[in-house]
Amino acid sequence: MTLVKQKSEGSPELAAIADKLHSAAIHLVRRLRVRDRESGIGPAQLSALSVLVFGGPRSLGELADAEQVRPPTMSRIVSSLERARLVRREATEDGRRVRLLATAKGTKILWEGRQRRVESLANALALLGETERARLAELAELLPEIVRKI
Amino acid sequence: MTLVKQKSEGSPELAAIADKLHSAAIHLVRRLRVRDRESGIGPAQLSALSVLVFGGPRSLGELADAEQVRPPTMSRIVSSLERARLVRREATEDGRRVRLLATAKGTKILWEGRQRRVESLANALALLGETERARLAELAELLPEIVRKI
DNA sequence: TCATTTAGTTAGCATAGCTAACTATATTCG
DNA sequence: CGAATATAGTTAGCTATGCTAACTAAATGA
Repeated sequence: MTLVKQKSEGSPELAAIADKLHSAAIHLVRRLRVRDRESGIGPAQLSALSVLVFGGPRSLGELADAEQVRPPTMSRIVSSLERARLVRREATEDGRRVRLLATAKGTKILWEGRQRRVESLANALALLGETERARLAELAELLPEIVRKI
Repeated sequence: MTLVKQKSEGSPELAAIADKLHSAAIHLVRRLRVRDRESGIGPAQLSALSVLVFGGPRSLGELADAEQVRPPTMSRIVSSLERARLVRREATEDGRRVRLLATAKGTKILWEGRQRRVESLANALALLGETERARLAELAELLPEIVRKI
């Protein structure tokens, strides 16, 4: 009953923005997953690997934080990546911590996936006007900031 | 070798846009999943349910298409939703098809989740300037179109 | 030194993706 | 009309990814 009228707090269209963003994000991830599957490596592994490739080496806990998953989840993801020789574990001064690094093979695989993604997105972007494409570029910058703040 | 220099087709920054969008989408979904977990229903179920609530009744195959998953996957998702009394199956003239409808309970749960999401996003948006918030609203409109075109 | 804290792993469970193979209903065509 | 084909969903079985609880090992600190 009161559902549709929900204008109580903040902007009235906030809910619609949240819905659309959420839904679009889900579907974007699913679309690109189709191409990512060609890499033969799962989406969580690919995402974790990209943090190491573009963000540099870090510990398991830091990687888990970056990926917003719990340590046991990241532990298993890293094990899979290590088994596939895409990531290497290194000991650190602090005997509890490990340093995780992308291998050359891991970096290569990630770049190949990136190219497939660009290929897919390029078709979509080609259908947009120059203005919209520019706006999309701005928004691609904006979105990570928002995500960080949630 | 040719990886880094890849400027051959389209805009040079296309790859960066694709990366940021993809990464932001993944992380946005993960952030909001934390709140969605409070509903006690999985993300795939929630997403499928939202199609029925906001998009109206449809067949299992149509729902699978909308959600970009295979029929067996959707079959199981719907079974879970049905068991939880959030979705109802109805027979149609075509004996092979089923019509799927959100129940009142399903609709209620979805709106509650929507409110939690808004609550989370509202905090993030409150930290943004008016200009950025407006730009985000644009993105929320633009993104689904792009996703549809991929 | 010995208790506590911190980092990561192991075990076990649930959800969600997939393909292959099946059932049941509709449709098409000889 | 009746057999072959096509379409819609389900079932079975695999993998990947989330989680919590409980563990090991190393560092810290009182």
